[in-house]
Amino acid sequence: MSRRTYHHGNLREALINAALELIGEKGHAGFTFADAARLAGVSPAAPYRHFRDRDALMADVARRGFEQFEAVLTKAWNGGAPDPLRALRQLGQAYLAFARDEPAYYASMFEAGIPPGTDPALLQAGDRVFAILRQAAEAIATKLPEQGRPPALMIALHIWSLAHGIASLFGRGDAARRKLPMAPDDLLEAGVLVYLQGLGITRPAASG
Amino acid sequence: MSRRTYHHGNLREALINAALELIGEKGHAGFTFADAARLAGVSPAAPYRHFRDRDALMADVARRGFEQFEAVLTKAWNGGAPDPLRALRQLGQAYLAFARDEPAYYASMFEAGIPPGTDPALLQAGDRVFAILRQAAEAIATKLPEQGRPPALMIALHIWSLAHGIASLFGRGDAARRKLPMAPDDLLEAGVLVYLQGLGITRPAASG
DNA sequence: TGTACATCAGTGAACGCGCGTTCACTGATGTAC
DNA sequence: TGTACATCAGTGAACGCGCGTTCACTGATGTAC
Repeated sequence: MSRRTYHHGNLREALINAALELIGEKGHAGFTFADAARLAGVSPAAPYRHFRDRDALMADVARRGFEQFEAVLTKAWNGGAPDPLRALRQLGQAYLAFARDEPAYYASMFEAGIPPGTDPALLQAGDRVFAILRQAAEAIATKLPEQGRPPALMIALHIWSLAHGIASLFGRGDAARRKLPMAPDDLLEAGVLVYLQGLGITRPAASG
Repeated sequence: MSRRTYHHGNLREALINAALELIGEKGHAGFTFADAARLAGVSPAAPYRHFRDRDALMADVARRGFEQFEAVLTKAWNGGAPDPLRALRQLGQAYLAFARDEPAYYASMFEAGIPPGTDPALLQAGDRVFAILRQAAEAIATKLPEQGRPPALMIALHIWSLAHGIASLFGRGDAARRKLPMAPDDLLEAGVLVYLQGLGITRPAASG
């Protein structure tokens, strides 16, 4: 990270990347504003031009995490193609892949203790992620007999909770991961299949 | 917390309580060794008689958390009485109640980023908690037709993940809780019922 | 029951360190004419 | 195309603060005889 010009060019980005790297190394508690400045190759006063304080930087990291998560999940869901069940499976895999590959983002989004209501933009970014899960649940719900069908919202919450539980207990890419005698993907997929069967959706023929 | 004697009497306990109080207030990142000493009414050097450093104190808090969690869950499961399904429901409620009422413990156990392998006693305490869930899953599994029955271990992991997901997203007793249009208890119970139905266990008559 | 002594669990002063934050400043960039 | 000027995004020195940690110490407790 060498610098030729007096002006950094894109310090805001660089600080966010520095934060991610430090969070990845030492956990979300283990990075300081000064650390981030140092890693970005800049004086300790410089970050104040871009963020009010450390918390503001953290909130921005979390916001970006949600945005990237949204992009990844949207792509995986793929508008429900080729069919909702396959798309849901893709969605689940993408969820866990993100938690595994981006533990710094995932931790900042869900474990840094940032009250979601702090920043409207943060709240909105989080809501957009949930909207994808909700959309998937809607698509699944329409396949159920109308009477006795649980609300799609609840289905979405169940699936999210299961995925998040698995990700945060067993699927993280950092040191706090718990050992598991199977792949997190398989655990999630099996759980969702049982759950869907409970809703009355018959298991599709195994494939790919 | 006034003190009459020169010797504190039970500083170890007092430090753990202080840590819990501080974690509850400011999150698991927001307490220091010195803070804990101050709150316990003792000089900053005193804690060193009882804990190697801050991390050792944190690990001990987490260990105690697991122990208390174990006690609470054991009582709720009640040996599977009066029947496994009702006992499981009690277990789920106790799980969420603990996360809600003891957010400081819960956070130290699952979100403080303490690698579970650090301390053998910590690992063991965590394993004992899981053993209860596993035992419950065994009891449920025996009610299933033998062929095609998924391993009890997997059932236990599904239920744990769902409960943990709900607890950590919606059920915590601190500021990072997300809003939910229903009670976390109800969300968990509904999810478990659908899941059990997917396993082939028919919904018991509503009661209590 | 009393005394001497060892051990234990605390004190309080001291230290080095790095963090957060501020300030007047300055080099670089953009723009008006 | 060149010049003057405003604005922006950084510097670097300085500060107060509280943390972690150490040290020789001391008051309290337990025990041997």
